[in-house]
Amino acid sequence: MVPSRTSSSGGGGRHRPGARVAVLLPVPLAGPYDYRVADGNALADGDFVHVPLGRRPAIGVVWGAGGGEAAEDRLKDVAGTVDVPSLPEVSRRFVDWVAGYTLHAPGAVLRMVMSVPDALRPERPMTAYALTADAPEVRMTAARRRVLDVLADGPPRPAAELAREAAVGPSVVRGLTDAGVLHPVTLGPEVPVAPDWRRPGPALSPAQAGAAADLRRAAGGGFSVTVLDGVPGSGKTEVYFEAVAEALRHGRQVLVLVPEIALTAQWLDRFRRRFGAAPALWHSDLTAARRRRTWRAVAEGRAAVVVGARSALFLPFPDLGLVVVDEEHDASFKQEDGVVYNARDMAVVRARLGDIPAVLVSATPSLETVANADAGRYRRLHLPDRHARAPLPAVAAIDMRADGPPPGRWISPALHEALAATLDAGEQAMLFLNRRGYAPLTLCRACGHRLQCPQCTAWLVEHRVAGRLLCHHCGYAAPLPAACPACTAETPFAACGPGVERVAEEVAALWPGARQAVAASDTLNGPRAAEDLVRRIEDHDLDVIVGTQVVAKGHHFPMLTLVGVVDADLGLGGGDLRAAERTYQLLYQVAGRAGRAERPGRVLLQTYMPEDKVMQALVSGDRARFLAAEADDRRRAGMPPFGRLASLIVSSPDEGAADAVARDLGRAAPRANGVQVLGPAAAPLSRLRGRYRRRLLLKARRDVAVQPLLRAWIDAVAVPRRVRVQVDVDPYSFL
DNA sequence: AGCACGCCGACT
DNA sequence: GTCGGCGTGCTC
Repeated sequence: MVPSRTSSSGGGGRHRPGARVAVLLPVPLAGPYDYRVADGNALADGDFVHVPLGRRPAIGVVWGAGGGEAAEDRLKDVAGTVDVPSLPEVSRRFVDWVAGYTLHAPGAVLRMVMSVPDALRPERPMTAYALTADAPEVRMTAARRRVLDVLADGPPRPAAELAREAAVGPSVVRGLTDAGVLHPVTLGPEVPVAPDWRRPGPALSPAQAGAAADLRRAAGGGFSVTVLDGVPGSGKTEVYFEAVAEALRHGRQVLVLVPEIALTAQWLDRFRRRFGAAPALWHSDLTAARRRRTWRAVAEGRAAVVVGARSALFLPFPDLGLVVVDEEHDASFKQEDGVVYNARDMAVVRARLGDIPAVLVSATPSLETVANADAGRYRRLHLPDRHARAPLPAVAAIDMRADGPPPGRWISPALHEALAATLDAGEQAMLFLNRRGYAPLTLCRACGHRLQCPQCTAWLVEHRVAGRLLCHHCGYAAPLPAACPACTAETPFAACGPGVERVAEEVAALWPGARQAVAASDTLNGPRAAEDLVRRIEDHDLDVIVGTQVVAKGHHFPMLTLVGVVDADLGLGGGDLRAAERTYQLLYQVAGRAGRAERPGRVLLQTYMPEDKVMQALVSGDRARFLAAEADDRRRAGMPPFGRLASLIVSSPDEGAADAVARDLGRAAPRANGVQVLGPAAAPLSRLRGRYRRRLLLKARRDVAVQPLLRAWIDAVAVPRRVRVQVDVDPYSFL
């Protein structure tokens, strides 16, 4: 049906016994290694194979015919093939492409594909527990009853899962099994219930229906990129579900990338309502067993729809037919450690290589995406109104210079008044402050010493609920010391500035009766806690939510009518390239939490710079003007998306060694037309996890291919073992 | 990324 | 005198 669709298995290259084959290993080597095909073991490109590497066994992927650089007598035999579907040709080209673009070793990229420990070993048969038909009479307890109820409306499941769902200990399941009420059964490989595209979709407004029809057309074709742009509540999700349905109708797989899996319970509900089944989930918190099963389900084509964080992009889809990137502007698509890549950009590349459509979804598209749409490279679909015709929240700025709170308080009189009115009306309010903990800085009252992380150039943040000081960069934790480490005075420390915990404290003092919760990544450990919080807000068990960016996106709460942004200027300091854009996107998303149903919402921004273009844009709702002004600034400065950037971070536990390499790199900097190198300079966090960091920045015109320059540049400098040079092509932030 | 080899400090 | 720290080099 699609002419350029690539074959899902093996591909062209076949290799007879005795031949040399190139095998890519999940190790950061410069390229594949050659091996000899053993007797009686014909191989094809993409096959997963066991090979010896040094004196240990390894698993790699046949990457083509051998290159022939290693001497014949050094070759070792391929030990055998692994019993999994071979890595599809598109996936292999994708690995090479990402490696070439990011300047990381192809093996390091392959490692992300194979990230699953033991995924490649045969699946162990799983034991599940089922109800016995003619069960003997046993003493019935409440716990036993719950287990039986859970099994009554569901398939047999593993003991641990059963116990969790019934909220009982594992011994209850064991007891019932011993009593003969339950019996073990062996499960075959899991066959996920397929999402059903035939189910009728929800009623769509004319604008939504138009966009959905357009996306359906795109989803049936080859490579294209569509930007789906609409305000929160305009029904973007329902619209792109139609593209998902179309891809499923063609029998193909779908990948939906989402920035944060933690708060997607509502998304999953909507998906289930539309398709009658849950999609496969992929994120870093999955258990090893779950990862393995999902990986195999994807590789074997049994998983039709995968929703996941950025790493899901590297799953071995044999027949991917559509990629959706939801909240495409989100910073968490940028992977900063290991292989540095932006999943949004790589998703577009994956779509191009597979000749399939990509859909980028956002209420606040990134400047990159807007520029691509303006240039005609991406198609744009715009959804105008909120589906339910609820008015957009009214946004107003509170000038903190004139109308700020008294010292030591963070809620201004105007916000105070609005909160009081909201609570009186029996509605909900959210206070947003993108800063975890109680206070960002703690200092000694006697000598002014500031409590700092021993490993990083960063202050320790007091978390009063947890009773600890934390470094937000390396995870260092320590109790608040009894005496000042500098002057040994035992005077209490002074907390400087607010975090969410401190704002919550102020709310509690002002409205002792208000039911409130703090929502931050450290107070919501795990998706279940997040789900629980969402439920409590929906059920109106809470009056005030004080939260960081974890509450900024994706949810709507009918009773939530007031959003107060405690410090709207927070992201704007520091002069980062994307500071304005990012702050605008974040505050816009937060504002979208207010008033979605019949109740109109209200948003108050506490700011010391109400005349700033970001505040002006939020208050006036004039996104187009903001984007145009921001684009103008970037174009004039030759910055992305109108120019290219790459950064080199040199780091070492030895400061002198880091400096020496940084200096050498500075001297070896490429000189070419339209290319400029800045630095070396201390990196933003000049020490992180005990490593000293220096940075160089390469800035180039858009028409310059930076990869060859970078490659030659790095190769020209000798780097000792303990010094690391990390390349970041298209750095997301650069200060 | 592993894993071994190799050269300098505190222990049985 | 050995055990073991991690700096350095190699893996087809």
